[in-house]
Amino acid sequence: MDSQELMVRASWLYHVEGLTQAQIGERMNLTRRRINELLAAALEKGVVRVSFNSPLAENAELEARLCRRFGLKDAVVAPTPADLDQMHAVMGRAAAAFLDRFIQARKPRSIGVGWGATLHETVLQMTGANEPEMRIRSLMGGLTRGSEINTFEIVRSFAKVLNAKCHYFAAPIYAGSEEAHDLIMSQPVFQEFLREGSNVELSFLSVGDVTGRSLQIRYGLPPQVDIGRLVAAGAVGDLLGRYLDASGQPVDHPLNRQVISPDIEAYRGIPDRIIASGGPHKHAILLATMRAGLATGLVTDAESARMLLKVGG
Amino acid sequence: MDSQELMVRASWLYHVEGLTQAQIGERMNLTRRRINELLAAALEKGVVRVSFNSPLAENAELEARLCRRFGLKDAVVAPTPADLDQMHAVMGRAAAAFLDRFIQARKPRSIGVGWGATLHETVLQMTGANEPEMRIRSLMGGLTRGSEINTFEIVRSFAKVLNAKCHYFAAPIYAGSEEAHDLIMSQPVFQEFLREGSNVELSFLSVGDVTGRSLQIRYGLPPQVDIGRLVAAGAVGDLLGRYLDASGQPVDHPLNRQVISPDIEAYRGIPDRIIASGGPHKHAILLATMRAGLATGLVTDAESARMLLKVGG
DNA sequence: ACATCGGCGTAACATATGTAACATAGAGAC
DNA sequence: GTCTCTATGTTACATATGTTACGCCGATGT
Repeated sequence: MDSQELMVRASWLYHVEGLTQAQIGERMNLTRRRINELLAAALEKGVVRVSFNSPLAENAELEARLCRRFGLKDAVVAPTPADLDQMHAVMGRAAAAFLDRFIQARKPRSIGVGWGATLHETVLQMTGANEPEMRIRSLMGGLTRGSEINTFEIVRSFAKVLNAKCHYFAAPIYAGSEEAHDLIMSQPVFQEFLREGSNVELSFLSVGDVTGRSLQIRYGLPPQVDIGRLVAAGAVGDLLGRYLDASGQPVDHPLNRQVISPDIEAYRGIPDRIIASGGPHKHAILLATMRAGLATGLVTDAESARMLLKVGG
Repeated sequence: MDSQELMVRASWLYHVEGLTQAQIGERMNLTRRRINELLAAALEKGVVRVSFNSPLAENAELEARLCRRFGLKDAVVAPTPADLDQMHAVMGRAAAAFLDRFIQARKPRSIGVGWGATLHETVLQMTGANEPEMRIRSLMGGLTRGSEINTFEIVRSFAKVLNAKCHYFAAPIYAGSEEAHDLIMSQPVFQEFLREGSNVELSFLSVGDVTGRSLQIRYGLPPQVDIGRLVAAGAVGDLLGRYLDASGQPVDHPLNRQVISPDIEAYRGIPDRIIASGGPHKHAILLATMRAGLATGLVTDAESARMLLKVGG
């Protein structure tokens, strides 16, 4: 086709000279329609192409692919830090920027949060807002043993930075036994809380792994739990204290019958479910949650994103 | 600025994913306005850039620069052929495509043409049209001595390919003497013809050089003319049989007082004045015509274009 | 010679884009 | 504290863009 030359000329005038399609048509004695076609053809045939000159471009690509692959509404991929100790800070910054915009634009009436190092960093990095009518709810009970990062502290921090109402979940994460769990859960106050909890418009959690790096493992579990048996049952990590297998299903283990938090179906009822976690030890549980479609939004690091795209689906 | 990341993300969604700015704003929780700015900034800051993957791109650039530098309305730059013998064919093809579009779109009522190898090739390559009301006029007299390419043949070929009316210029190019010139020019028929000639809406000429390669030099000049004296007078080539110096002014030489064609001022009165010439031996005269602003449109080859841009202005 | 078909121009339209005018809120200066 | 100042959101509008429907014309095949 001779139009190669026309495509190049039209594209040059359009992209470099900044003329309008109508002006180009005038100058080249062609109709605007024709120019429009030529420009589209030039792009399609690769005569002109848009190239990205930023390392961030790859992250943007990963985000788009994550959205497509796992049906996400939102995805944020931050650069994987060379020093993995920075991971929480990186995740925090990325998640904070995302949440700031999300909250600013969508003004959810209520937000449910989990806990962990990532959430701690996130709330530190948030710009915040002034939303006195907004409710921040913990979606999990509190730690009974100490940690420098406590669930109560997290939810309070969120409420403070957003100047919003703060709703603690006045219960332990795990009941001492299955019977105690059923008893606690039957309390009207918890019934309502769990119903309300899963009524939030937005949830923001991280997932936990099953290694000693996990705060949940170190401080959240009842003292007598044998991690080995948890792993043997197929657990690859937890979401809201509930331990999941590689397919994202709760494993058959007493802990899952003692956990006091919205069950998976209730959780799925939350319209926007953001999960923010990064780093290699989170790979298995991230993959599980993605496969099970538990999140509508993901904040993670580039390496994890690549893993998800390579393995998952 | 932290917006680097936002720019990349927005640009990716726009250019690669093909989302609309409004959709991106929705997805990133930003206003459409902001996205618009981000995209513009990304382009400006070079975060994304449009690159051309065609050797023709450089020609398009040369065209744009020629237009700017010399105030042209139209410029066509064809690739310089490796074999310079192909130059006329290349020029012809480029000029033919240009003229086809020009005539098709603008329907000039009358076109004035010169002569030469380039015009010969041009008319051969034209698709043509069917414009019975269009008048093709020769802007120069005819050759008195033979050439395989004759002015009369050129104008007739144009008229034929356009199915238009054909108006020959029934005179020699040069009168035998200055007195004869004045006498001829005073004839009512020529007076009218010259007036009409410069009344054409479009002129299509090539320029001539002052070497033996020029058909004008070989066949057009009266026998006794000494090329050396022409050159000594400063001539670098001719336009419509009028020899010009490096600044585009007619040289002081008897030939210029014998030539029978519209004078420079009359020529300038033509709204669209296309000059088509390429190859190194045309450089000097091309530069002269460009400097003097004699053309509104130029068809040339890449090498010549580069020369004009490097030297001229 | 005639019918058919694809390419292109024309016109009209719905959408998308760029921009201006104004409002608002947060950051920094005094 | 109050101020301005800048950056951004809001709204509205003028342009530009992409797309559709339709008709002309020349090319092609029978």
